Amino acid sequence: MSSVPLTAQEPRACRSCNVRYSGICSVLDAAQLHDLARHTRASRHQAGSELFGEETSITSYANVVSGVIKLMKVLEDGRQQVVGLKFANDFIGRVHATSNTLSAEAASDVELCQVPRAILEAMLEDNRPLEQKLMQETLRELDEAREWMVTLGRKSAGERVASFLYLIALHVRPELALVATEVEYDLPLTRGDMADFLGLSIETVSRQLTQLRRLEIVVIRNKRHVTIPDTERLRLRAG
Amino acid sequence: MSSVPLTAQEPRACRSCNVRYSGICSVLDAAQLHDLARHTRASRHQAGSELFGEETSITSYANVVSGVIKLMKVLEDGRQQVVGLKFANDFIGRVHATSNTLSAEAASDVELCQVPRAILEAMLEDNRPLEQKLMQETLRELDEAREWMVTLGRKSAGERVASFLYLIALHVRPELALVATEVEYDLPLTRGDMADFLGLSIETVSRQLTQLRRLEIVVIRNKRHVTIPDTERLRLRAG
DNA sequence: CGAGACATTGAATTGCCTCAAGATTAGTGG
DNA sequence: CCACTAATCTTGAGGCAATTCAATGTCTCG
Repeated sequence: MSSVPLTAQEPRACRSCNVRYSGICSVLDAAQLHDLARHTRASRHQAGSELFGEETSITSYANVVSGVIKLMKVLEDGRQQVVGLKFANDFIGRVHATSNTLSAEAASDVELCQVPRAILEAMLEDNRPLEQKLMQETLRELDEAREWMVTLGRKSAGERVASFLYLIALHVRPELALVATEVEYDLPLTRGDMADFLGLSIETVSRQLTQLRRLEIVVIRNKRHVTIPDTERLRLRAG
Repeated sequence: MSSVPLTAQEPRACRSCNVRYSGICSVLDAAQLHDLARHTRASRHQAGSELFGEETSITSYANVVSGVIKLMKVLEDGRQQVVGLKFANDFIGRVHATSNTLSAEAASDVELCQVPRAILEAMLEDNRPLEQKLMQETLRELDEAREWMVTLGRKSAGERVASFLYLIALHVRPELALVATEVEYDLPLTRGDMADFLGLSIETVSRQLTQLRRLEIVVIRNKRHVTIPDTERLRLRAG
């Protein structure tokens, strides 16, 4: 088993999922990947299905191969808040935790690459780079959560919707943070999900979208397809 | 240098800070603590002073010895949001990050136990328990952040203020999560800071506090001193 | 083509904010 | 020790943004 030269930047093929990505597996060498692939399992979930519930025990970790996952918290009276979104290549799971503190639901059709809990934790034992990679990912999640706290606590409805559109645009074109361009994508969330993420009502989300359309900051076709002619204008709108 | 028997639960004395605590140092043995103590430095900061700014470089990590620290994010137009609070024994800093993504400000007078960046990172290299402890702490922070996202996104002003009072009560009496009792403490934040944490205006915070007082869920003396006769009633009010 | 889910729009209401005025507290110097 | 000041907090009145309730419109899939 010869190991290949490794740079964290370069996406690599995960044998078990048959996709190239730059997630957790980017810190594994060929031998480790091969080893891991013997235990991974691909799974598919259709939009709306629950992946795991709040307070349930954790049986496996997963990498998102495709699709978008909502991490949600629900209050007793039914009010709910999306506290995070997981996209392709994102890692799902809480290392060394025994139970979940939130639920996960497929926002779109989703493909996962699942690893049994014990396997990944065993790998972590003698793999510092992997452990550090997970730490970095966790810190990034923390950053995102705090960034979103500002949005929820201090931004107006219009700014929140613009922030969301910009967030998705950044995922479609990461280099956007540096250069403003035109971006085009399909919204991964329904109006209802957007509302739960933004802390707004469905109606307010809808109204703010039409407002952004009137200002020609976005063009929306078929409810879902979005074109942003000038991402810089959108960013300014996001507060 | 003989090492002492170690349990993670038992608080231990940190030589450099002269306090007993259960933070990061709880995973270090006597020899390691002694070694660390040669590099730590106690520092004091008065209420309102900035500990570090957004986008500044990180030169040292710290443990909070006493007092409360606000982690803040500020928008260009001046709106600000407190995205986290740090209490005694909490760890401050982003391991392996080069710059801060938020600013930290002393909410009350604060004592820190500071460790130079390089020292802690060197310790991490050959100390798995310490690294894992930091991972756990980070996951706890993430949980707290997400919990607060629900508060910011979905709770009413009254519920938010109640949530805050309950949060502080839990810090004063951690066992409260299990048994409801009477709790009494001094608010660590001004009305303005509370407003920034809760995503409300100062006036709304004030009004909601008087509302809670009218309902006899809290008794407030001298603006700052709070007594909660029945924490269970408060918890229900928090949504 | 029709049914059901999803989305938009309008009208009325409510909750929080803003602006403005007092009240309380803490700190200062006579 | 007390008056005086500045800072912090409380309270009220009015306005506005977002919600709720209700109806209509649009897309998707059998």
